Amino acid sequence: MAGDGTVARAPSGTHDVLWPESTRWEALVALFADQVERAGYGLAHTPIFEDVRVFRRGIGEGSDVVGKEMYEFEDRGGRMLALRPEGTAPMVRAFVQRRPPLPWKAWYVTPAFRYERPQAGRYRQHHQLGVEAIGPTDADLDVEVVALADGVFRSAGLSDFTLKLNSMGDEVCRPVFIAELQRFLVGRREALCAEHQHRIETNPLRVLDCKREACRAATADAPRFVDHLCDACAAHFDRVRAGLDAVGVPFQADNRLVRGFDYYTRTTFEFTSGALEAAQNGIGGGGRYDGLVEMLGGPATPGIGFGIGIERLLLACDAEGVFPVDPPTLDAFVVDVAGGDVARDVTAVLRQAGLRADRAFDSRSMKSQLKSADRSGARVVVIVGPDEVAAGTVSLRPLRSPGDQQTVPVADVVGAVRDAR
RNA sequence: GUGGCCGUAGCUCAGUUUGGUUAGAGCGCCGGGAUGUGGCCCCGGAGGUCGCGGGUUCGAACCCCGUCGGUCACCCCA
Repeated sequence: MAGDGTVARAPSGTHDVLWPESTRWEALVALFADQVERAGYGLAHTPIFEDVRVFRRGIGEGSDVVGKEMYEFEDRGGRMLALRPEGTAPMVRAFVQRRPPLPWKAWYVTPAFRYERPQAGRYRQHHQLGVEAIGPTDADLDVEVVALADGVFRSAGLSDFTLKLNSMGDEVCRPVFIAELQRFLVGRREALCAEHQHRIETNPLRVLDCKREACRAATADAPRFVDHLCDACAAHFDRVRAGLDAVGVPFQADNRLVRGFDYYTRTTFEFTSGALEAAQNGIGGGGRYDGLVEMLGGPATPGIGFGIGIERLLLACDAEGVFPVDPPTLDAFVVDVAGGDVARDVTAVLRQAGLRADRAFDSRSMKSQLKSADRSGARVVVIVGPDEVAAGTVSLRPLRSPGDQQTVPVADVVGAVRDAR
């Protein structure tokens, strides 16, 4: 840090988003807002930190995120808080506390914090766009939510991505399935990779999600959740799949898909980009959480949502060469080599007229100021020199298109810049 | 938390294998060429404790040790 000879830098795993890259973020958020607001979702802001129990209860003590990745801290009042590691639990907490009318459909854009080792596409602070829909148990809501995520990706221009879909059952059939899966896994314990042998007891579902060949082979003939869903869950899952077919959202049923948060029930899904070589190819995911509202102290109320990783999504866009964004350009740049009074006044007048205008400072040379004008991307440069000042005029010179320089009375500068469009 | 690779100008890097006078390039930045006109071109300039600390040596950007940082991968996830 300053004083000890080193330059201050952002904490490991965090990153700055500066202009012009930030305009792409803005554009993505705007695209997302447009998509989901058209479907009746409204923006919600909730605190960036919560009582740590909000996350422990819903996400689960046994999950990696809660177990070893949360940024937890005690505030000066002795409260145990945590920076949000994901977006759903805080939104559901807000629902439980405020109890807005059902169905409650909300969207968010938020940073999320997880203490992990940073690597390509993985950060300690990343950002997510997401929606939550609380109230209906209707499978058609699942279809709507999944289709929204799919639509966001397509609107951004992505085409090389896959939607995987599974059902995690409910409180009726999940315990039954887990027990059966455990019996199967115990018999295969020796064949599993070391890291998953102990998970047979702590989190048997995750063993199915192991990417190692050994585990894959050992669990190839494991019981499948789809075969053990209760009648209600099976019917729900059938309608979700039929609905996705009907609305034209392609998906792959994947009975190994197990997501990292304990609160998921029934429909779970994940989008992966085929354009990202890195292991971090998940660009979005979500699912139903029919027990979460109750876990956080509210009345039993079902819900479903998804989160999309902004950084990952933009990486995928880069990989596919889509979603380019041109930063907004200035209408005019004012160059003043006659003392600066006119630059000060004309720039203000242009801005008040609703035009985008900037100027040079520090009374630098005309060449220098014109270079700044050129770099600014401005359409026209407004030139003010001693001659113009003496005559009460300014000179307008187009920078982006062929055209002659013209001189107009200073009082006409707004109209002249507009005409130069 | 574990492992591989890498730390030289604002950025991207060369130089490290065979230690040897004032550490280089491109881009960017500043100024000039046009005594009032950008982009292209030409000329010049500023800018570096070679991550930090210690060691070996007559001599270290270069070799050795440590440390910090970055990056990639495992795990897990967005």
